[in-house]
Amino acid sequence: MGAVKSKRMPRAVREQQMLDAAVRTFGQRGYMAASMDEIAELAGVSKPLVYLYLNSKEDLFTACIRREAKALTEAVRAGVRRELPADRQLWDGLRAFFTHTAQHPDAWSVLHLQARTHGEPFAAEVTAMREEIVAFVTGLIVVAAREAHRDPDLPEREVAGLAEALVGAAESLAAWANATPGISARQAAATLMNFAWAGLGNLMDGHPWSPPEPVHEAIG
Amino acid sequence: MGAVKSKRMPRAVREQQMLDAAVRTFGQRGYMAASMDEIAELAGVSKPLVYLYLNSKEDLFTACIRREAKALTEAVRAGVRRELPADRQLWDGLRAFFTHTAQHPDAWSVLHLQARTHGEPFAAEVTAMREEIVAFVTGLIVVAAREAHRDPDLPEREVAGLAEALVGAAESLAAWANATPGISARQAAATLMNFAWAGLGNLMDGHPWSPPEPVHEAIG
Amino acid sequence: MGAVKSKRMPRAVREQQMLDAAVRTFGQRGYMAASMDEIAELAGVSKPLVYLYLNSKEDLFTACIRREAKALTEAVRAGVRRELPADRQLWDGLRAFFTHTAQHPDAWSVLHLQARTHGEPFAAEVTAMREEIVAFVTGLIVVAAREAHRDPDLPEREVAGLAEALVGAAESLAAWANATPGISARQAAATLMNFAWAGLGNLMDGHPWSPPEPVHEAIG
Amino acid sequence: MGAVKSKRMPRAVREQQMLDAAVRTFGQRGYMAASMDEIAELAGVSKPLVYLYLNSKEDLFTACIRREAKALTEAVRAGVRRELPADRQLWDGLRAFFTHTAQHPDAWSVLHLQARTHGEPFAAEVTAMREEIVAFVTGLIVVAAREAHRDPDLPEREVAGLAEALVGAAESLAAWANATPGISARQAAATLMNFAWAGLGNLMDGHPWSPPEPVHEAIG
DNA sequence: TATGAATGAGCATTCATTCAT
DNA sequence: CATGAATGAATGCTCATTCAT
Repeated sequence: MGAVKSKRMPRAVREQQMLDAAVRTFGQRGYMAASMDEIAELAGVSKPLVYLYLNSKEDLFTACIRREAKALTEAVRAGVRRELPADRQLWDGLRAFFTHTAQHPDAWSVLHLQARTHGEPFAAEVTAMREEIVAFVTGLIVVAAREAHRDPDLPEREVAGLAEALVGAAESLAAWANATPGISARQAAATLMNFAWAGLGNLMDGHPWSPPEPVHEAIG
Repeated sequence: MGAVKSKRMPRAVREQQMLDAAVRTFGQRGYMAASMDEIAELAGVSKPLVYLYLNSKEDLFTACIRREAKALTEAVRAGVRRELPADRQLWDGLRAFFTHTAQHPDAWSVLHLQARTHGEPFAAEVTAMREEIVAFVTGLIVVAAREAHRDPDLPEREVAGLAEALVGAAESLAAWANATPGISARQAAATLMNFAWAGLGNLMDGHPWSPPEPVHEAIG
Repeated sequence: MGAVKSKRMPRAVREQQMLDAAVRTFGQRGYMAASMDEIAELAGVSKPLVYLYLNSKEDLFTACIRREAKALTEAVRAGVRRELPADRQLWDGLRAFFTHTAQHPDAWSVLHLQARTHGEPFAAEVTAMREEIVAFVTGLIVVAAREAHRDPDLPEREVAGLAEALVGAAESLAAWANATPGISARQAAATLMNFAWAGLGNLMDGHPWSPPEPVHEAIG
Repeated sequence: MGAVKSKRMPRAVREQQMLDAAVRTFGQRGYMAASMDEIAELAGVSKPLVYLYLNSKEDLFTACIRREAKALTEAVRAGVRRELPADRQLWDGLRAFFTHTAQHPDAWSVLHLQARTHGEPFAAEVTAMREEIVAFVTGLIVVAAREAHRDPDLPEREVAGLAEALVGAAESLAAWANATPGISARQAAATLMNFAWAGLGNLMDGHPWSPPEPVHEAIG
């Protein structure tokens, strides 16, 4: 099982095999339940070699997160052309995102679930990636407002919240699409575009939803 | 430390103390890193008593998830009056949701992170709760369409996707609000209402965003 | 082998059994080569119990050193009556020392060899004991000088060196006596008394050995 | 780090570099804590080369002991001229001994601590060296008795014990001098000469210390 | 002569879980 | 109702040692 067992490969190749095995194991078992024994076996090497190349379970996990975060952001970047209109950029980015997460579910589990669930060294690693994406989306929102000749002075915090909500919805939909048979990356992206972009357009038309008077309310 | 140590209490009370300690420990340490020793000590009882009442670590974790899922759904239910208009129901429900997650961060960590991160017995437990909420939101969307006298024949899968996205965005915003100082439950709810409801309204006005022609595209 | 295996003993008793096994194992195998497995088996308990009571290998080793250092100093103290003349005190102390080290060779190995060989936390523990003994001997030398009505103003550093040499010789002889069949504690003590006390007496008679002129010498 | 890395040197030179590194590492870390990795790195060679030249960790350690034992005995031998009087020979030998141990503390640690602490193959190696020195000292004692025209029929075992005590004191003082700032080899040697030689002189003058009657004593 | 690649075996430590009282 | 005493089974990690080149 796993990689075909062949001896004496150059270090770089072996390292990638180990990371493959680790991503798969961490993604399916979870960080803590994954044992170095299992990872080594799946990689087709002995445990000491894993330690020789990757130092510790924590370092191995961090290396997984870094590799997969880079792969995901690069997939999204490669799917977007910055010269197109903002809505098209978002559409292309979302499609690339859902496609990548669908094709690498273990990697997505590592990034979305495992890394967030196990304390600071790891969560921070993913937060960096996420902030990059949120910044990208924030930029698109601002550009869209400008393209629509609308008031570009959207309160900064509000835009941040919107971008956060959009990214959160995307992340959630990725898990949903992975778990629901028959949902393609294209459909997931379309759903989110409908949900979000139309909402934003409406908002910018000057018809935001407004909360009722909070006067007599107990909570919130 | 933890609960005041007092002997001979009725079983029901002791069980709640144990669950309190377990939710706190699971929420802060994570499911696997939490040790039964620590939970027992925090609950102020001996370890065998925890086993006597709650059987195993898995059962204890499941009991935590059930209790907190119930508490959350009841908090949301209590915040909503079904006779009000759909948008008001959503607004009230979101406020109740963000308020509860802000007040019980360990419980939210258990439901949102830990339970999802650790395999099937637990993820299913949370999925049940989530489906209840998604169903509620789906109902609101359908009602809203009817109230707006729009075509009530929105494709079912599309509505499901929208509800999924809304709930995902809410979950994500709950974590964001907990982590970002100065974001109140009210603000989080308003952000999401702006984002979502406005978008939905626009969608139902017959101006959905539509994807470009997929003909020549490689992915998706 | 080792203690008779009997279940459910009070903690204090079990702890002593563990220390017995540990002293024996550390004394014979050495600190690093001794495995916690072997110690636990020799003590007739499972490994987790050893950790429950004694925390770690380092703590266990420290506990051994402390117990045996205390036992040795108390054996020496119990053998000496402070109202007797200095030479008699030294004689009694040496006999008690050699008797104890002969009867507890593993303990002596732990104190004399193992503890000194493995870094600061442990060496310091033994140094404390040793300093107590050196101080005792130093006191005897000073008293002896006074009793002999000799000049009591022996340079302090010189006395310290003499005491150090005496104690070092004793330690070395203890190993020699343990390894040489037919050497009793009594004989070891007599040898050292002859060697040391007589030398000291001569020294105090004003006939110290004096080094040749160092003028043309290359080393030292 | 360590030796400058240069390829293709004659075997004898490389072996000495390895032994240098090994003595330093064994002396500072201890036999078991020293890793072959560290030794190889300090020697500036790859691990397989160490094995090629020195077979195993045990053999390497033995080689260290042999080399350093030889160096020490040769240093002492070179410091002594056999045609001088016995006391002068002892004085010169001690000075050479303390000088050498002070200049090679790692080697002394290997011989005095590490070799003795780790079982039979190694302790025996050091015992051989020690016996040579004890024999030398024994000879000096006998000669001294003859020179003093005293009874040359000292019981053999007694002389052996005296020599043993002298050597043990010297070993102990070497560690003490190394650890106590400001104690020169010369001072250490003088202290021991005062302590020992004077005592022996007194003994041979017919005034040995004699033990009290053992009649009513419990131990020894 | 010299080394990068690789491993079998073992070790300290921890944890969920269960008796006996 | 409640617990002190005890353990089987892993797990992360390291090390001496060897092969193939």
